Amino acid sequence: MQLPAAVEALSALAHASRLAVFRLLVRAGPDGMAAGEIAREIGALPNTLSTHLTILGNAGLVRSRRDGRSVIYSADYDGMRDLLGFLVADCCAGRPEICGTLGELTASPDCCT
Amino acid sequence: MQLPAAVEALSALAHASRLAVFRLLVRAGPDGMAAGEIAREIGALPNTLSTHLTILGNAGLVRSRRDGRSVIYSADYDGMRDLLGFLVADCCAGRPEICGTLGELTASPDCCT
DNA sequence: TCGATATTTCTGGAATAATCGAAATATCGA
DNA sequence: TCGATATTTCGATTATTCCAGAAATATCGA
Repeated sequence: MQLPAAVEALSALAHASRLAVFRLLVRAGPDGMAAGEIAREIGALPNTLSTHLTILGNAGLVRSRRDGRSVIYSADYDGMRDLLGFLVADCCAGRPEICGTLGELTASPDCCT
Repeated sequence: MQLPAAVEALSALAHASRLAVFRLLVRAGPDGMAAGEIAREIGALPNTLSTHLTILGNAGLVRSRRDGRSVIYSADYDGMRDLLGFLVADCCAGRPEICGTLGELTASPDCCT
């Protein structure tokens, strides 16, 4: 991931509604949720939410697929990994000992091991 | 970390110059760099950069200390860990098996282990 | 104290982003 | 095909962010 792409992804997440949507989709898992369902859950108008979802999609953080009349959105775990990897790799580059505490981030025994 | 604080941190990083500054400081390590040195490295005017540094500081991503005429800025590793932790914890909540690939993020043998 | 260096604060205008109503598109079931 | 449901696109207004010049503040050395 390059800096401009990282800025785009961070910009996409730097908004209360969009971050809430992203977290919701991350929790929803690969099955995802319909756009309307997300709108209801978040409390946003469908057209506004559609804009947000497009932004998240362009940033590579969510994917979409059509299912009948609905469009199902789901978190893009690869995109998320790229973004976090960019930040963490940056952190540890050259001197792993500096960011020791960051190691505990995902090294917790019940998550991502 | 709560959602508003996460949005503030993500907003702070969602800017090409600020993200570049943050990466620079992360690489610089705990010793940090003087504001003027950062400005030169990034290619920004001192006053503009000062604004950026204030934004990063308010977001909890950098710290500052005065050293004579200079102000030394350094990355706030705790703040960074909080932000990444918020995102990763969110990712893995409840179903660790979903984000398996994210585990490789910081589990690489030469970093943060 | 005075001048030089380093950084910050203040200000205003320009660029960008957010939001909503209305209209358009896509799909389904009858 | 037609009406209903689901979502997106368009257009315009409002709000926010970005940036640089000018001035203010802080520190040091002479």
